[in-house]
Amino acid sequence: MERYNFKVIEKKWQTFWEKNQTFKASIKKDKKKFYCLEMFPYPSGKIHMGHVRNYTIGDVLARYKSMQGFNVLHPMGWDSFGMPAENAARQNNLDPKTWTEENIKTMKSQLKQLGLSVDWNREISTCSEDYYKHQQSFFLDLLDKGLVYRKENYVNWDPVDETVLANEQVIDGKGWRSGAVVERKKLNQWFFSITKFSSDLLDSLEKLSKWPNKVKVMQKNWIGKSFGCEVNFDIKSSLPVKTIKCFTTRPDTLFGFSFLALSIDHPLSDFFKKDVEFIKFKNECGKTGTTEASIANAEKIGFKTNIKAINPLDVTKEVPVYFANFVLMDYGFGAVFGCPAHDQRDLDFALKYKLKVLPVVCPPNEGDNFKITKEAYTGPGKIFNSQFLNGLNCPDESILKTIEILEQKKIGKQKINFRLKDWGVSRQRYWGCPIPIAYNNRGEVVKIPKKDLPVKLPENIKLEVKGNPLEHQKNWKEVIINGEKCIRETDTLDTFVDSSWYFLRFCSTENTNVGFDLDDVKYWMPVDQYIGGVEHAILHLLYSRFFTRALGFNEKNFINLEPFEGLFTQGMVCHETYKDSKDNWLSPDEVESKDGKIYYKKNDTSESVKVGSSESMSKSKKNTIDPENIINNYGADAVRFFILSDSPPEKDIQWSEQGMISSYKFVQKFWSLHKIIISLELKNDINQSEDIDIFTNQMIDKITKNLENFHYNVIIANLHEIYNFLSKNLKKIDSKKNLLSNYEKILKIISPVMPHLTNECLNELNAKDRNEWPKVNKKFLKKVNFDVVIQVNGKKRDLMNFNKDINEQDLLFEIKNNQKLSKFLKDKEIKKSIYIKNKLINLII
RNA sequence: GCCCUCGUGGUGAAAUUGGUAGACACAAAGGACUUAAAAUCCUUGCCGCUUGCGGAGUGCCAGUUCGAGUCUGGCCGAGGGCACCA
Repeated sequence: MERYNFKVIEKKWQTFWEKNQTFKASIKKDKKKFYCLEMFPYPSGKIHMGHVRNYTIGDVLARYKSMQGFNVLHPMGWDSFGMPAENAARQNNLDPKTWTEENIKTMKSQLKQLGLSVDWNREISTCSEDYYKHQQSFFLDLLDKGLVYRKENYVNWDPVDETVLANEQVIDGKGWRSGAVVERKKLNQWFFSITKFSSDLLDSLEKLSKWPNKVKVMQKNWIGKSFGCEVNFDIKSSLPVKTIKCFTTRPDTLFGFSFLALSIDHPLSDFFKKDVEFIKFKNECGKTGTTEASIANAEKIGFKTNIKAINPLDVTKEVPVYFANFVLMDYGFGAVFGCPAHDQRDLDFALKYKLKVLPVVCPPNEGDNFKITKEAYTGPGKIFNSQFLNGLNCPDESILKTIEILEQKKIGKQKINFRLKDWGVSRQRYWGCPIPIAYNNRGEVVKIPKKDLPVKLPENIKLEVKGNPLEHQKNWKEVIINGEKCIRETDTLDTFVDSSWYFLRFCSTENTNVGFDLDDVKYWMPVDQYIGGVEHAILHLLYSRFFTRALGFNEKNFINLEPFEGLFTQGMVCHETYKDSKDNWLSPDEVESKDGKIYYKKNDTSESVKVGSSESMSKSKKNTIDPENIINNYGADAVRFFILSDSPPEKDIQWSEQGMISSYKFVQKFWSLHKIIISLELKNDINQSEDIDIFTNQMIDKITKNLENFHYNVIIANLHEIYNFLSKNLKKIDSKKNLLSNYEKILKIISPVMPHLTNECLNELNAKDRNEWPKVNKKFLKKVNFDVVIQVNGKKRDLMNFNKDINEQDLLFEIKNNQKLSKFLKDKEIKKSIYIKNKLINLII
């Protein structure tokens, strides 16, 4: 039997698709569009299994939708700005552009080997001028709309490398490369006003019915809406300041007020700039690590001032004002009123500094002598110890009532606060989109005129300088705008900006004049199905949602502001981890399995290997499998088949060599079966049995439903069932004509998963309309006979086959004659029977 | 600490609105073919008597129901997100 030569056949079809421009997308107004998008890759060098999984899932969907008659847009591009290029270039002494372009070349050819139905005419790369010139133009538009501004903000500063570090580059408070203790430094930076859209970004989540709930919850928490009020506290001090403003969600606990705490960056701190003790305290605060754990476990410390704050609801009461390390400047007003009895954090602080703890909410089962010791009470109850607030139900009634009183007295105002902060987009890096701004000698911001865009990144730069390489480009920095000498902004844009609108660019790649054409975008947008990793659940997706809103802000004629109609987040690809006796990681290539044990291959077999848990593939743990090797050994169809099998696409999948081999065998088995089917000689041309029609139509029905619901692992099981059915029942089939017409439909429903194999088979069948999804013939879904489950007292006792319209009386008659059931029913009266038509009957005795 | 999700064989997992639990595969054991191996095919899968049949069984404990993997309440365990957010 001829073996299936995937190398030849896969290449053949990939060439065919390319020549025929099979996947080229263009606007067809009479057809329903379907925009299928997977998150575009960062060109890091080679594709990894995560890419294979992501793009296979998307490709199956794109091919299926196309067969269903949708006009499909399925593009691909490169998220090609970013730090890894700068680091790699520095290491290998070449420039980021060359490094990036080489990687793109490699990865593109690898992706093509997977047989993706991508329209490569629309390929984009965010590091190309053709792309980022539009981004610079958008930046200026947003600046004109008042959605971009500049302010001072803290950054992680590495004093040795003289560079700004991203949070993930700070490890235990030290720079990842230099090991120097990271400092907080204030820099002027550009910000996008994402908080202007806080409410809308939050409320619109409800409309995203095709998004995973998990992602919506994460975004909701990230935006972090809280309802409360702002309160003005009068203060007594020698300073020229009369009041301090606080935000609180619990104004009803104001009578438990025992201190007021300020952030060390609060404007009032200016008056303490020369206070030695305060400087000491501030340094102490700076020492707290930046890791999440260290922040959470950090001790609460304060610096007591001689300022007193007056309780606005009882002006006879004064409390001390502190600076405290746990108060954040960028939330609320950088000042909190402390009520230790009903807030754990405030209680910790109060206990340390021996401040008064007065409970004002009495829990349901407690009396007036209720006391707080070590745990704050945050539950419901009745207000007490609070003069005119006493007796109010907490929290519903008491909070609203207190806000009302504060508003009447003009000392407070209802307020909704968001946790979301404005998006800082300045990066002190070379390999990013230049910000189209310069500064004149008066320090004023000057916009680069649009006609002068793009502001190109200078080439042939020296990377091995300290700090941002652009700072050292004298020729590039100096620019004359409107006859005035200016210095360019040397910061570049966060790469999340690049990915916040690339889905719009894909709609109009042929138009070089504008970032996107409104007509194109109106046809293709929104993305019907977006597919990618859950690690982008918050930032990338939120920024993209913001960016479409920002672009549409104050525009009369724009698209729907939600860019992604449907979202699917796929799981990771995992593999077992291995270590040798010295705890060095070993790659799967370096080990082999013998008699159920795993050994280090290169050594004699006496050295066994420590097998660790299965974890997401990563270079650091060496548990990666190179997709290119796998494609070369088994072919793209087998890889696609395997990566979809076993686990549902939203869950993590275990890579298994065994599973991969079995997928490869499936391709081979199927090819052999195909050869048998097409060479089968059947005399009858009249159909005797409808078994194959019934089976085929059931499968079309099942696979269609499974495709619609992303149950791709079940589809693989369905494909196994198809093979099993055909190979077992071939002998029983009498009509070749009928066999082939069913077989053709079967090949079509397999084709999204294994496009090369099925196209070759369909070709040998001379099938017409290869790109048409078969319709279910409902006639064959209607069963005439049913297996009815016979239960006695809810327990299954037998299966009996009946005609579909049998009535309950006849059914009971048959049951009584059933020998097998007689032992359960003998001498017993059937008190009741529940009959679910064509399914089940439950007899109660 | 708060929020979310999930617990089904040795493993990955299936299972319309509550209606045959374990589809489909991986691994294992036994068998067939073979001089042998590989490949292929078949059988088995928890407990009891052992053709067959009966019992238990979807993390644990209750509840609703003729009937619960599925619904409700409580508990235990795992994973993920946020993290001094006032």
